Amino acid sequence: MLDRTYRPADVESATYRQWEESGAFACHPDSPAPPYCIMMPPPNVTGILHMGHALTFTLQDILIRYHRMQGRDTLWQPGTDHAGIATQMVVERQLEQEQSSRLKLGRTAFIARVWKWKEESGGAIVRQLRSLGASPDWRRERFTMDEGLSAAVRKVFVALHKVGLIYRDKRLVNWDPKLHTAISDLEVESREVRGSLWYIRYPVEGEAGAFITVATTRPETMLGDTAVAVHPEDERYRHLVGRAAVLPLVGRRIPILADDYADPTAGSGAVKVTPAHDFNDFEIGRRHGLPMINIFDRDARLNDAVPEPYRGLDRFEARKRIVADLEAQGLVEKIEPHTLTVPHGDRSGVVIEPWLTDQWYVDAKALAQAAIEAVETGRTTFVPKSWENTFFEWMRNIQPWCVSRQLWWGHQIPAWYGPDGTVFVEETEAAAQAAAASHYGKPTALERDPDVLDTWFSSALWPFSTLGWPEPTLELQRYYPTDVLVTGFDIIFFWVARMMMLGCKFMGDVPFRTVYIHALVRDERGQKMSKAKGNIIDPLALIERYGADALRFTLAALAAQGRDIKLAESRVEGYRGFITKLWNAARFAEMNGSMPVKGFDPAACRLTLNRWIVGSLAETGARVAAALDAYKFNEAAGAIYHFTWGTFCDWFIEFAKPVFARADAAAAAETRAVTAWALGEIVHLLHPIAPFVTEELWRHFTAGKDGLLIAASWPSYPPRLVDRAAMAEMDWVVELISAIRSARVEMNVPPASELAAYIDAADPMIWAHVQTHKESILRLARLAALEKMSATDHAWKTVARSAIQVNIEGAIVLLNLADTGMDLAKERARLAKESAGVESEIDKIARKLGNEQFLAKAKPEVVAEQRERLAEAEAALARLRTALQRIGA
RNA sequence: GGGCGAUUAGCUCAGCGGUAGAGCAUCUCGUUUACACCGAGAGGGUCGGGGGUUCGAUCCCCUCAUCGCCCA
Repeated sequence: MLDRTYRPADVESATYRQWEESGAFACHPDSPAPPYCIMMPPPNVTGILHMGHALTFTLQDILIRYHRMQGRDTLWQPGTDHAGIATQMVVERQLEQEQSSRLKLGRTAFIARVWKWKEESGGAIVRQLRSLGASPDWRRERFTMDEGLSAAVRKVFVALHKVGLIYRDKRLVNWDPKLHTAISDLEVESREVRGSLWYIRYPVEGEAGAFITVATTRPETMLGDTAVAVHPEDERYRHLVGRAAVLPLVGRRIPILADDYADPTAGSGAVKVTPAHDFNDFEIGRRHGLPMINIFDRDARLNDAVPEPYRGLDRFEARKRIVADLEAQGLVEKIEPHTLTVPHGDRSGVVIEPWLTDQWYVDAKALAQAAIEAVETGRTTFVPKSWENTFFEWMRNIQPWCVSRQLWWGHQIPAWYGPDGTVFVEETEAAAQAAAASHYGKPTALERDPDVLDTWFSSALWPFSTLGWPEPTLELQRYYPTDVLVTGFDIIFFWVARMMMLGCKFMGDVPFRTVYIHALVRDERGQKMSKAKGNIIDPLALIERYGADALRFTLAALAAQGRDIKLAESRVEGYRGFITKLWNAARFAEMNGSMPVKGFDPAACRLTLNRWIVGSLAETGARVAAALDAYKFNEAAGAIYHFTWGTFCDWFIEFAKPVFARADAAAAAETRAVTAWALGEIVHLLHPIAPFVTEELWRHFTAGKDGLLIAASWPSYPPRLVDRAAMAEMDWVVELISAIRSARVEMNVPPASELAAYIDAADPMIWAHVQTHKESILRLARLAALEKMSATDHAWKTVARSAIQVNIEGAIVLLNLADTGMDLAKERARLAKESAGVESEIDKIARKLGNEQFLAKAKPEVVAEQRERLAEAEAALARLRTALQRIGA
C-alpha cells in the first residue's frame, strides 16, 4: 500500500542506485539503435552544485531520458574540468593556512598536492549531480587532465603550431598582478569606477613657460610615456606637432605627434602615450615606431626603469606620489571627477594591468572561419536562433587568443627551448630532444616552457577528446558530431565558439548539430545569485525539502526560451504539490483495485468516459513529445501538469468513483483497467522530467515485472485513440457540473444541500448524455435528482419561481430551492448579469460578421467559427431571456 | 557609443494575428473515504504610452518611455 504522502528522501538514493546498477545509463556503441549524444559541460572540479547547474543538467537529463525511452542509444558524456586558476587558488589557500606556499613546495610537489586534493575533495559536484537524478554514463567519466585528454591537448597544440596557427608573440596582455598570470580578454570584467581625470602640463621643449596639457586617468603611467599625441585636425595644437615635450619627473624628451586616436573633444585633446601599458597607446606606438618602456614588475610595482624615488612603489601608491610631486611643481592644471571602466580579473578581482610579455597565441581569426560558415549554412543551429547573431558578432571580430598562463596547475605547454632560445614544439620531450639534436647537430640540453594552457583550451577539445581522439575509436565515429549542446549564453564565447573552431579543424565537422541556449537562473527579484548578495538558493537544500522531482519540474516549467528564470521557492513548493497529487491519484487507483491489465487495448474501450480519457491522454502525449522535440520544456511540463491534475484527477477520477461503485461489473472492470493504463502512461510521459516518483510508482504498480521505467519505451498513440464525440460529450458534462456549482455558490446554496434539478434541452442527444453520466452529475453537482422536464410544462413554470435557472450550452437546468427559500431579486440580478455578458459578446461577433471585409478576407474556418459562436450566444441569450420572463422580470 | 531583450492579474511568468492564461497571493465556502502538499467557487488585466499595417493587433512594423543584459 502506498503511503499517504510521497517522501522523496526515502526512495531517491535507492532508486538512483538501482538505475545505475541496471546499466541504464550506459551507452552501447555496438548497438543497432541510432545514437543520441550530449556532451555534459564539464563543471569545475572545485565546483559545488548551484542553481545554474541544476537547470542545465536537469534539461540535459530530460533530453537524455526522453531519447533513451525513444530507443536511441544515448551517450551523456560526463566529466569535470581541471579549472586551472580556480583549483590552484583553492590549494594555495590551503597551503597558506599551513604557513606554506606553492613556492616553498616547488612545482612538482605542488602539483602532486593538487592531485591529492582532487582525489580527496574534488568532484563533489559529481556526487551532487546524482541527487539531482542525472543519468550520464558514469563509466565514461573523464577529467580534462586525464592522460588521454592531455595527449589530445599536446597533439592539437603541436599540430596548430606546425601550421602557424599557434605562435609566440610579444605584445600587451591582460596581466593579473595578484595571480601573476596573463588572462584572456574574456576573463576580464569591465567595471565602472568613479575616478578622476588629471590634467597635467608637459613643458614644451625649447620654449620656456610653454606647456602642452594632457588629460589622463592614470597619471602613474606617465613615467613610461614615450610621446604626446594630438588629433591632426586639432588647430589648438597644430603648431606643436613635430616638436617635443619634456616628460616631468623623468626629464625624457618625447615627441608630440599627430594621431587620429586623440579625441579633440575629450579632456584637453592631447593625450600622453604609454605604449607598454595601454592597449590603445600600444597601437599608437606601433604606428609611430615609439619605444615601449615597461615600468611595472609582475606585481604591478614600479621597476628600475623609473627614477629612483619611485622604484618599488605599488601602482596606486605611485599615483598619489606622482600627483603630489607634480602638484608641488605646479604641473597639475586641474582634476576633474570622471567615471571610467576599469578592467578587473574575473577570478582575482584586482585591476588588470596591460603588460608587455611573451605569450602563446592561437590565431582565432583563421580558425573562426569554418565555425562561422558552419552556422551560416545551418550545419549547427542555435535554439533560440537569435543567439546566432551573438555568436557571429563575436566570431567576426575575434582577437588572437592568448592561451598561455603563468600557473602550475594545468597542461604544461609542450615547448622546449634551446640555449639560444630556439623553440622546439613537440608532443614529447624525446621528440623535442630529437628535433634539437638535428637542429644543433648534437644532443643539447633543453628547458621546457614553464607555462600551462588556458583551461578552455582543453575544454575546447571535449567533444572529441572524451571519445578517444586521436585514436579512431568506435565511439568517435558513432557519437561525433553530437546531437545537442545545452548551455547558458554566458559561455558561448568561452566554450561554444572554441569547440566549434577546434572541432571543425580537427574533426572536419561541427561538434554538435544544435546548441540549445537556456536562460540564467536569477533570484525572485531578478538579480544574479551571488555569495556577496546572499541571495543564493541552494538546489541541494531544495531537493532535501521538496524532492529532486519537484525541483526538476519547477526548472522545466520555468525554462521558457530566451528568458531569465526568476526562481521563487514558492514555485518549487507548488510543484511538489503536483508530485503529491500524482502520488495520491495512484493511491486512489490502488485502493480501488485498479491494476494494469495485460494486453489491455485502449482503443477497445466502450464507455464514453474511458474513450474520453484515452483520447485526451493521447493528445497530451503528442503535445509533450512535440514540446520536447522543440526544446520547449515549459510546454512539456505544462501539458503533463494540466492533463494529470486538471483532467485526470479533477474529473476522470471523480467520474470513475460512481462507476467503481456500480453494479455493472463490465463497466467497472473497463474503468479500472483504463485508470491503471492512464496512470502508466502518465508516469511514462512524466518520467524524463520527474524520474524518481514515476519510477517508484511504476515499480509499485508493475511489481517490477515490466522492468525499470528508465528503460521503458516512450509511448506513441495512434490517432484513432482520439474520439472527438466522446471528448465533446465529456466537455459538456464538465461544463454542466461547473455551471451548476458556480450558480450554487453565487446563490449561497449550502454546499451540503442536495437539490432536485430539471433539465430542458431541445436536442434529445443532451438528455441521453445526462442519463449516461447521471450518477456523476448528481454526485459532483450535489443534486438529489435530475429529471427531464420541458419549459412548456406547467410544472416547470411553477418550479421556476423558486429555482435557480442555470444556463449551459444547449440547455437550461432548474435547481429547485423550494425547501431552502429563494432570493428572487438576487436570481434576477444573476441572470441579468449573465445576459448582459452574452449580449455584449453577440454585439461583438455580429459586428464582425456584419463586416464585408471580414467575410471576404478572413479564413473561411474563422468565419465559420464566428458564426457558430454567434448562434450559440444567441441561443444562450434566448434561454436567459425566457428564464428572466419566467420569474417576472 | 554599438547590439540584444523585456514591459501582460498584487507578485513571478506563459501566450505572440481571430473567445486574455498558469503558479503563488487574496476572498468565500467545504473535511462528500486518493489527496488540506486537498476540493468547490470568486474577485482581479483598456496586455507600458503614441502612431501605423491588417477585415481584425497583447501578438507584426515604427516611435517614445522605463528597466535589464552583453560588447566597447
